[in-house]
Amino acid sequence: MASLGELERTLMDRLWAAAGPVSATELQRELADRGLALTTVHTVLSRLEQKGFVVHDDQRPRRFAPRATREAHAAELMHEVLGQAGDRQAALARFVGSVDAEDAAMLRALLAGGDGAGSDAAGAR
Amino acid sequence: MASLGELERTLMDRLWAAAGPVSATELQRELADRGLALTTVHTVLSRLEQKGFVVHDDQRPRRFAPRATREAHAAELMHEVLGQAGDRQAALARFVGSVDAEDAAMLRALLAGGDGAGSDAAGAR
DNA sequence: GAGAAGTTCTACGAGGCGTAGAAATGAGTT
DNA sequence: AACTCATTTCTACGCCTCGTAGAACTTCTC
Repeated sequence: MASLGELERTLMDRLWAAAGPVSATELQRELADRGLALTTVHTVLSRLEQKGFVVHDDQRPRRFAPRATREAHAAELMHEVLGQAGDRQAALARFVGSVDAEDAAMLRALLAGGDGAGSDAAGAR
Repeated sequence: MASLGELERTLMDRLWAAAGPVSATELQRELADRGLALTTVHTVLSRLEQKGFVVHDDQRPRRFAPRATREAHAAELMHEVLGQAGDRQAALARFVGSVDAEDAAMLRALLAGGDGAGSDAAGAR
């Protein structure tokens, strides 16, 4: 999966934090501390779009939004990493072995819940 | 965490697949299909070392080995990803929601096992 | 100590990313 | 329609990483 640069990551964070679609101008304003040119924001947004992380509507001041939620994205990455692990069981063991008590409890609850086999249960998007 | 390039990844795979420490020459031989110069292998190995993925002993034909097992590395990455997820619970839910039945069973078994809170239970390296 | 094997140093070209100016496009106003 | 201003797209440049490897230096082995 394509990885993100530092500014790209920052923009994604803003988009994820936003309640809804955001315009380039708004993003520029939010990142005022970095003093970025508006065109810079646009360039990065279009790169994020090429990479499939972002989509925009067709309104006039274009509004951008993340294609997946931050959590869905994280879960995807986790699966991707697990997929490269070779021995899945061993990898899961290491993973589970080093989560804190709270996370472990969450996992137990989530797994106790139901089927577990279903593809993508948790409120898609 | 520093990410890996394509050749770097390939070398790591070889090192992980190997039974023990491996010399640069052996690696070069294993990757004969790519027709790499020995110095190329050395360069990449030293970069991997700088990044903390590989260590070497002090014997004469230096022998290289991965610092962590492939599975430990995967688990580390999974934690790292989870850490950037914002809402851990939601991310874990998405993750668990999309694992197949087999993985789910493994997870249940692993979580049933014991404490879960302990730091790093699974046979540390 | 000479030659071979191994290791480190240095470098170059391609591509990604932060950065942004210039050019093109669209919308509202007169 | 012509003009102006905001928005969007195109193009570019410098830096850094990564694949690649030659050159130089260090160790062994005879």
